Amino acid sequence: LKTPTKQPAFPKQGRAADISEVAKLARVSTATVSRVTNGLSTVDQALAERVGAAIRELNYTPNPQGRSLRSGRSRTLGLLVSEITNPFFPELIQSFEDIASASGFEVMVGATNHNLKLARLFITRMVQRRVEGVAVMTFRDEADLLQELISAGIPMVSIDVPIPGQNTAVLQIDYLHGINQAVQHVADLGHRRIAFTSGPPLHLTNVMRKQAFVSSIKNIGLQDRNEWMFEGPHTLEGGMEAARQFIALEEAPTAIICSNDMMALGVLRVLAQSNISVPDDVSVIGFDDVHLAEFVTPPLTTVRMSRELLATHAFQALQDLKQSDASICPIRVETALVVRESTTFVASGMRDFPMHTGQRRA
Amino acid sequence: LKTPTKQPAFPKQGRAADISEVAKLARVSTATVSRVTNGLSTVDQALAERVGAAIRELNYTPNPQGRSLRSGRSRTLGLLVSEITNPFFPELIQSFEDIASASGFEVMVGATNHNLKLARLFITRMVQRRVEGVAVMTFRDEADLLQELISAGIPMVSIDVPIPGQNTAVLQIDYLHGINQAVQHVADLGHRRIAFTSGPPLHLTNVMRKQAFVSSIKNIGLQDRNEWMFEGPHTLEGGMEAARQFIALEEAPTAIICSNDMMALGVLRVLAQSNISVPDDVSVIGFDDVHLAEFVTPPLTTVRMSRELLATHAFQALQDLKQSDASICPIRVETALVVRESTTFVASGMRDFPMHTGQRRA
DNA sequence: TTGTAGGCGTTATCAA
DNA sequence: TTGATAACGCCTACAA
Repeated sequence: LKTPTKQPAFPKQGRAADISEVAKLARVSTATVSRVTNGLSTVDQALAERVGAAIRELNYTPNPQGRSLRSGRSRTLGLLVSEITNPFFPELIQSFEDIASASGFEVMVGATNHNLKLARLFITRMVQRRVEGVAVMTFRDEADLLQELISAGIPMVSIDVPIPGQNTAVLQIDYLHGINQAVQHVADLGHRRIAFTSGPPLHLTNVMRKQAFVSSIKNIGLQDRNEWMFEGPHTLEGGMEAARQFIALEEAPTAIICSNDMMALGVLRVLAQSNISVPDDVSVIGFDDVHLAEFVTPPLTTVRMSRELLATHAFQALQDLKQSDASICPIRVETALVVRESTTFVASGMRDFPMHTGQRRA
Repeated sequence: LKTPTKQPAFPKQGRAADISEVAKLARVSTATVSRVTNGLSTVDQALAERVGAAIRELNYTPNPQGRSLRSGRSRTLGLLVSEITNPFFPELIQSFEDIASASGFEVMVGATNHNLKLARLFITRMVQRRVEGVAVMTFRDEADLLQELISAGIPMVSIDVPIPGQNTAVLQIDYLHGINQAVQHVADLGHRRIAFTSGPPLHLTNVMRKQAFVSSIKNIGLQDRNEWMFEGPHTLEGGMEAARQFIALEEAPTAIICSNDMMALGVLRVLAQSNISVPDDVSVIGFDDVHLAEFVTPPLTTVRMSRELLATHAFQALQDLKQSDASICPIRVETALVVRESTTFVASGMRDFPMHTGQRRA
């Protein structure tokens, strides 16, 4: 049946079985094998079983390259994250993997490391791999880059910033709720000198977190003060820098709310090495609730932004987009305060006097 | 030239340019375009430039699926890790990515999560994707699973445990050196009651680390004591459990060496909440030196196992294996103590008396 | 319901 | 050195 091959290709040694070997063994056509592997119901029961047996015997799995090349469907989802060294993202990746895997999808992860070239590279790869959707979890505005995905007609979900286009959805995180809870919490504990550290304002998410803080502060009748606002990298180092600036102030804050947990850990570090007790002298609140937050000393009070929720919604949105071609409504994602041990009542006498050195209270 | 297609395939809308469009624009054959994209020198200078111009104009990048399908080379490397939520691995992944990327490779990461089914899934995917090598950084014995890779003739590097087969290399980590330094360090500080926490012995790496400890202890004339040896999960929780057991002892250890940093952080946590001061009452040492180790309180003295080194050697070994088909010599990877602030002199009077509660010393 | 055959995008062989 | 073309493994329109 087959015309003699022109070139022998690469040696058969150790290669996995292909569809035609399965077909031959099951005495059917390749088309029938394909129907079986794709779960099409239009195949006779008896034949299907013969094919199934052959598949098992040869330990056959369809080659995704061939499949994708021919069908245009890759059963792969793209996941773009900012970095992989901030524990928030591995936790998000793991959740997304779990969910996608359960539905038979492979996940292709790209960590942009805040590098546009890298982002472009990953996006190009995703388009080439014909991913069936991309979750853009970068908290960042790579609008122009995403154009490549848009024009390839690939569905996308993003965080905070809606992506213009037909096949897109956006997860809108309710920063205000969690941050407002955080501010209320320390206010209830008597704090009035409340500081906020945020990431670089070039990321919209950081602007939103900061705005949430400012409006929460106003909410309780306070004014945001410039010297109590810090902007810097969303890292341990950034948090350390913030804390150093704060404790050097004439009028130092008695509560510090950080826009992510890594910064909060940096703050804890500097306060500890400066002999300032948390929470007795200063209360500290983080944001994200990474797994680690519960295990530092003191266990960190923080605002939880659930990775599971994020991953679930992102995946679901991608599935929905595949059904209806139109864009779908923004999806709200709640945040909520988790109270642990890094916050307590403001130190007596701290309300009216500058704090220069921390003195321990029982 | 082209015969009319039978079926229209999927709509051209937004699809990336393919090789034939480039060929047409450059007025050459697809073969020539292919030669250019593959950097074959057997192409005329003038033609090559015309092709290059067309490539840029159409923003063409070869489709990896088609390429891989035809050539059997995927320009992809597999990276198998144990988990992604222990910060050690993201740091390793990032290093490997950087190195592989610089040489034009794509990296396919699989986190087995200590789950054989998952490991098998990732391995199958890697074989299907025709990865050109796999770095098995799981610290685990999945020997039987790897058979699939061996029989596919895919080069592999592993850690600690050599993989039988033709195309394999092994990175042998010198646990002894680092752990011996750690033991010496606390011994020099006067500690004699030295405990060790290790991961489950079902991973060979854990057995090796433990052996390194035992032999280091003997080295300074001490005996390992069962009650000062803990075995449990390599996690924060595992470390907490270890610390709880240790401090409940009649004769509690004055120094605790952990076989990874996460456990050490768990130990720090429990000691802190038990009001036992580190390092004044108990010295603690970790293993790995994750980035975070420097930023906890107190900054963790730990044994560094360099991710950069691991990644570099793993990648290099994979490249070497591609050249010479034979297996290559084991590659030694050094470990070394990094002294920070979680270790200090043994508390006076602690040498001979059981420690029940920690009392602070100035 | 099943089989035939063409083509997805690329590279390798062969002939020119 | 260049071009024509078969084939990688698979899916799918169409015919039977």
